[in-house]
Amino acid sequence: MRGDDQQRETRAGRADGTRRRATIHDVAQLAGVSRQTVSRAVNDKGEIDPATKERVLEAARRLDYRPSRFARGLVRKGGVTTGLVIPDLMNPFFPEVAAGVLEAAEQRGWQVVVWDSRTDPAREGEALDMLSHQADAVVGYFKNGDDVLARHLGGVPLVVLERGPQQTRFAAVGIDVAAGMERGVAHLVASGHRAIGLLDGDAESPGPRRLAFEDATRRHGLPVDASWTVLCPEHSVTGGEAGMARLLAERPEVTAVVGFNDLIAVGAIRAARRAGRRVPDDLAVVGFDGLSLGELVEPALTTLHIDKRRLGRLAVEQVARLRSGEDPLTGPDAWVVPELVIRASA
Amino acid sequence: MRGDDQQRETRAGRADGTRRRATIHDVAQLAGVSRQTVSRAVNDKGEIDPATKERVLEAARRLDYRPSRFARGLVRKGGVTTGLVIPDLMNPFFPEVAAGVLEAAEQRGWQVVVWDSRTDPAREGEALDMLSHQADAVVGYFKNGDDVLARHLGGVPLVVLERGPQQTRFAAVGIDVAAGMERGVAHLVASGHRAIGLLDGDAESPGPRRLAFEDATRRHGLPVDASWTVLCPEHSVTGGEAGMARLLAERPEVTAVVGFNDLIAVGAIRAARRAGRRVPDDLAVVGFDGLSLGELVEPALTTLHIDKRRLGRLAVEQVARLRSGEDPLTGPDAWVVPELVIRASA
DNA sequence: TTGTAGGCGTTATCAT
DNA sequence: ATGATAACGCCTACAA
Repeated sequence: MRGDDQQRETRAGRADGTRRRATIHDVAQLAGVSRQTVSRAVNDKGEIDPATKERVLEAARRLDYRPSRFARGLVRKGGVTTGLVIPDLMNPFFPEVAAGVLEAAEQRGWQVVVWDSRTDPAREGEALDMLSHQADAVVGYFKNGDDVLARHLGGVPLVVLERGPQQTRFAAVGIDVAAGMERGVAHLVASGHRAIGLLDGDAESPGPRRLAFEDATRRHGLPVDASWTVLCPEHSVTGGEAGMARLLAERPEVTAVVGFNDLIAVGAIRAARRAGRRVPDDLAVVGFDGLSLGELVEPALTTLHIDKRRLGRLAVEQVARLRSGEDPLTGPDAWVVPELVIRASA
Repeated sequence: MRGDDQQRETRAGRADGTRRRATIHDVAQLAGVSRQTVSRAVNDKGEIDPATKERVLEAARRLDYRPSRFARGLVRKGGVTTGLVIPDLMNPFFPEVAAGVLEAAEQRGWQVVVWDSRTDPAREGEALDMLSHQADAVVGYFKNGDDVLARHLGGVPLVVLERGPQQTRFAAVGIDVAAGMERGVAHLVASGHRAIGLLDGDAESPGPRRLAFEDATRRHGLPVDASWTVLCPEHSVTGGEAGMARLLAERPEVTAVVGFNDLIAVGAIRAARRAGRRVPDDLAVVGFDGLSLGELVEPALTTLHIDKRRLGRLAVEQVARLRSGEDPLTGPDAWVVPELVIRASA
């Protein structure tokens, strides 16, 4: 034992019981070789005597040695990590987007660290504070405005999901809500409906769905009136039930509704039936998502199907462009267009 | 410009177009201060002239400087990262477990990097290869045996989900399948059923569900026979439909089934109805999961509800114990016991 | 208020 | 086959 080794903490532990993680130095010492030799053994490079290699590995095992990913990343230009911020893992929509992100990230050899913001602006900020330090880029859904996001981002590239390119200064991947809504409303109108309601979910006064809905209904010559829209703050089946009940109370003459998402639409079906209306005969319901859950309920849900995996993959592609200095995709290339899937509910 | 600076690559870029990321050194140079001063400005410590600070931050902005998480982690004993390996993000069971993991991890200030193995043993291996380098611990679902896992793990602590403590040498968080199955079978028997089938999902010959099922049926004096079990390799609604069809063909006298999970059980309901049987009158169906989806189908699914979030939280707790040198929880403390939730399907 | 020196744990390069 | 030395980018002392 040499002098400077006594100054080091001993591997055995320290006062508080937590023991320092073994370093390459400790292993080298125990095996009686240089750090370089340990490195060679651990990363099994050639140029090392099988005997010493075994001795080193044994020492490493005894000390439970694992290379520090930080030190390694420092010298070996570590891999890419991207952050993913999801508002609600319980809504089947988001796991599917996440699957797309994971898939695309994996193909590039990137890692993805996930945060669930639970649709809480404050938690969004915390997530970004964390991720801006640990990730090379972030993609996700956010309620906060651009300025707030930028503040928490500290320069880390961001790709926002589900916001029109006009509505943000960040790179974005969006849904063509207008096109989707038009398809949905057109289908209802073609089925003879003239009294169509919207179960919206956007808190900020007229959100994209609402605007698109009113455009579409106007275009089809229907009366446009705020009372045809009710807000469902909770984007869930329960939220949809509550919303539908309110709409039924305010606009008993309604014969069709489109939901902010499939969960809300399913809630609408349930509330309508509970109120004694048959679906689709007395009330037609159209969802907006294309969850596979929609095929399971009764009647099966007609919906504007969104390719959620593609959404996720596109987001990763945007990140890649950002990183390589290319311009991010914009316009139709960065949108996903909902497809009308007609089932029994409308 | 001094000599050794000319040797450095210039910040502007290099031959291949990719430009080197700016370091603290570059910023210091551009701002005409020492690296230490840059550090102070960036981490806004006090002890710095507001004017210089602004100058430094401006330089940092111009160079798009962001501190290297590796260098920083090296010196500041970086945060904990745990890996999470999920077999199938499309099965609503797993996002909920993931939510529990994320929740618990966040409370400890840990990050979670997620991999989707798609139930593919080969991909499991790749995920572990990656994670063993980048994560401080791993939790997840695995098909591979302990030995294979250990090989890919390189000493990184592992917590396996949904495996009995006896079946693995790793720390585990399990489901008390025996208790759950007993409750399910008891309920069916109490309802008068004597011809009960199992739609299993475990490929390895008699998996836990199967064993527990046969124990329970035997205990209740029913005939135990392999022909009452059919395998559903695909843990999905489709898989359940196929399995139920086969069981109906082989054992037409069946009056009740319990599914490997809720998705399979829902498939069973659909297949049974398609075959002209009423549920629950002609065929009672019990699921095993407690997905919220089960409340939405018709008839609503009776199921053995598992607290999935708790599963995830427990897994993180196990990781914490592993890291602190404590013994991991074992026995009932590391299990989640399914609760029978009776709805219309049985 | 600012700068200098040293070390964090690892790998690459060049000797030996 | 092995070892010495110098990075990697940042931060915490300590000195000026």
